[in-house]
Amino acid sequence: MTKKASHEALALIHRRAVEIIPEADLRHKMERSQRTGKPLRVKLGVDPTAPDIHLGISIPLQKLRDFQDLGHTAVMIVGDFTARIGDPSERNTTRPILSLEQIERNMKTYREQAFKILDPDKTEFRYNSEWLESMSFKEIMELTSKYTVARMLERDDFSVRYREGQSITILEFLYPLAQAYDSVAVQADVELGGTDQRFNLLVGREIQERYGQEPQAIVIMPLLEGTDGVRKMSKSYGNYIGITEPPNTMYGKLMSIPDSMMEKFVTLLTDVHWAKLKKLHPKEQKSALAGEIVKIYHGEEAAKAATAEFDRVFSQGGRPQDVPKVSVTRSQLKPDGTIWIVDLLQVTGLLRSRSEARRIIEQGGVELDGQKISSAQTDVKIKNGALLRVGKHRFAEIQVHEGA
RNA sequence: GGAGGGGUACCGAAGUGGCCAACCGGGCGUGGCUGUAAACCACGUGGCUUUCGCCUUCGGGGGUUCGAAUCCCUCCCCCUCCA
Repeated sequence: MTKKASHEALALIHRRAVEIIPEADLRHKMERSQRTGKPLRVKLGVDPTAPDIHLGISIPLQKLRDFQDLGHTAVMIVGDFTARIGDPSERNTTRPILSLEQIERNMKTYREQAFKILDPDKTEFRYNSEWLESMSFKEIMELTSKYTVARMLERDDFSVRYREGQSITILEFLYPLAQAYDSVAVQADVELGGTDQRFNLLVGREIQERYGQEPQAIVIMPLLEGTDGVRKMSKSYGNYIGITEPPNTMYGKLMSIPDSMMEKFVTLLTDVHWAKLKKLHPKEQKSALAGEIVKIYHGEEAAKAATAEFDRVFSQGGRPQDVPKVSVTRSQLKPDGTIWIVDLLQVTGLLRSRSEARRIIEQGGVELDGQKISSAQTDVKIKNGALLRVGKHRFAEIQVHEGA
């Protein structure tokens, strides 16, 4: 590779990265790989509890893809061993401890989704139980001897909790060490992670050195907030946009992000230049973003369709195209062909309880064929194909079936 | 081993014998305004009941009482300090 080419390669890695630690190490590794033809092993940890890949996770995955495009190997570390122990950091979360079967199932989905971004031929999936499970206590003690309490307490959340007299278990100290040991086990050259992983990634470097390996370089990627614009995107917060969600859903969710998040979404998730979009009306900016992202995951056609659908349904109050169908059997109707609206919302499964149905009706949130239902004491006449709407987003088409 | 502090609805957090289905804040939902943005306003946020009203809820179980989230017993769990 020429000097210019290697400079470009480095620039590609730099793109969207928050920080590279240390820059010189990465450059050196990349140059050497180029000379020797030996690909770098680029590690990324995977949480096997969350099988759905969302736009937040797509950012480091995309970075892995950059590495792959330069000829390197992505090494995905599935934390199956740690997942079967539980999460120490968030003590309020009673995260279920996963069984092997569940992990396997999750990972199957995960792989399928990940390969929408990654190149399967340059991707290794490794389970950390492979090396952690069989460690003897002796080996664990050796590992723990390679890091000090003082260094551990440098981690921000540890230092805060320590200072405030809150408890920190020894187990929690073991987690960064286990993760670091993963780097040793797979001989990582580079590790990727979000800004919240900074400390753990650094421990990896140090532990590798203690085991006589060349320390990994670290590429830190930004964390993306969810549709609420406040908390980081995560399935458990319900603020995520999954990369395999249907185009219309994806588009709709993107349209509802706060304006203040626009620049971040555009620059982190698309190749569109923010400077160009910036001049447009905020609504136009957002639909450009939404269209662009749908295009990435579902293609041009789907993006156009989603845009048209959105405008038709929400800007012009039209009827959506693909409405889930719910069925009502003739026997659930009264002899005169009507049904109590509260019952209807129940049998169609649109609302969980009758109390909730009553509430939302009283609040004016229910429409049948464009007619607002104003009272919970209403019987409605149903015709086949009638459109039931709850709130702004929930639609269902009613199909009347004969039958007992 | 000893001392003390806690466990309340999705989260945080009041309540310490009746006025508590439980203050307040956040989140979420519905409506309004809009660009399905933000901000703001209103209402709602256990279940059943087609208006009355009824039933279950305050870590688990038992008890005292006309009546308990609130008092007593017991069990479980969490946290802090001393050793």
